[in-house]
Amino acid sequence: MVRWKPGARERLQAAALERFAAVGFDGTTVAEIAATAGLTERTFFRHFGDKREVLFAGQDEFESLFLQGIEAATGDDPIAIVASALESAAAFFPEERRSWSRARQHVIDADPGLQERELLKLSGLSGAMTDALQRRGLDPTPAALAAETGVTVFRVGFTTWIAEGEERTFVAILRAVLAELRALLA
Amino acid sequence: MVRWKPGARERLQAAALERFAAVGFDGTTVAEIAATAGLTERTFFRHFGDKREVLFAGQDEFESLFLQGIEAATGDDPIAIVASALESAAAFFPEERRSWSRARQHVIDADPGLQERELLKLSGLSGAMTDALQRRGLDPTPAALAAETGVTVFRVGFTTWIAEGEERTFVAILRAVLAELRALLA
DNA sequence: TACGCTCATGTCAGGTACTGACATCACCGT
DNA sequence: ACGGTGATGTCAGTACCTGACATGAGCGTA
Repeated sequence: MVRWKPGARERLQAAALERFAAVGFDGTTVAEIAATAGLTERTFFRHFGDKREVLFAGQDEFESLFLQGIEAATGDDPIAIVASALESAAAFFPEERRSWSRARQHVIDADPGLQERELLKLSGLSGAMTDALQRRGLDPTPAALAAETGVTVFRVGFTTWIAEGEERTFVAILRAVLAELRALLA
Repeated sequence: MVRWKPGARERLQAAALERFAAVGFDGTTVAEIAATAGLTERTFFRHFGDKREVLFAGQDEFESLFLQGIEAATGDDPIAIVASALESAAAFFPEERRSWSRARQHVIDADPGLQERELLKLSGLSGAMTDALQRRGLDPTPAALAAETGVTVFRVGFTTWIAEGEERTFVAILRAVLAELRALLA
């Protein structure tokens, strides 16, 4: 007799996304999510710091892809390094994940609280990239600008990627957006 | 006999900033803020949508300065238009406000929840600028990129402006940061 | 086998943020 | 004098989140 079914965390995430999509973030209580997953509210809060966080778990791997891309880059041009980071991060968004990403983003776009959390995560990413760029010898301001620019390109690219009818791969879109930004500031 | 003292909203804001600075955002209850202002918790929530919002009131005027700058700009170059918006917005941060801005930012930097709210506000600003740029005839992607870039320059500039020992005016710093970004992407 | 430790989960009590409904009553115009 | 307005108060209730303690299957070890 097993005392608990495995994968509690994953069950909670799946239950949460399903309920949020069905009745909205505000229309769902943590107790409901937990019950759907066969657990209690208290256990939910052991796995996730707060109700919003259930949609943002696994952000660490995402961030480390960016950092790996920075470390793998050659040369000193900040934008080239950021481009390498973007190429690396694109691996986190294969074609199979596109419709799932769309659904998740739809939930986030419907709730300001979730948008806040997403922005905080992206801000953290920007900070981590800034640090990584400084470790490569860039001065603080260029490092911050390059990192913020990288995140901007990511966001614009991501929005494009999950737009209805868009068929290019994520990495192709990222390259196009970066080229567009270069042209803009040339 | 007056039933209520005027300026309830301002008293709440002052009380909140004072308490947050003294014992932190989490260490302060809304009931305490209200009591300090001679009001009740319920009244606090009539003036501010939530506990965090008390630090972000008046953001509308700030945003409209950006939009006025966009409307006042001449020519079609997106970055030139954004530069005009930044020049206009700088008026919101005269020298007298520098140390107050520093104190407020110190409170925000100490609490992730407040950082989230700040990011959401900046995101809203970016969206409003994007719309304004599109109304001037820019295509969506260049408009979004230019707006995001403008906000990035603002953020980097603001951080610089409130740094200890910094003496340049805000507008001078903004010009320098924008020039630096141009050089980076040239 | 028996013992004891670990650790994910459950249970319970409580604090705080936030909301809806209704009451109050100075002020203001008529 | 009188009725409407509107900012505030009061009260009850829900949901988020936390700390403290209990439970018991699984596992290592004697």
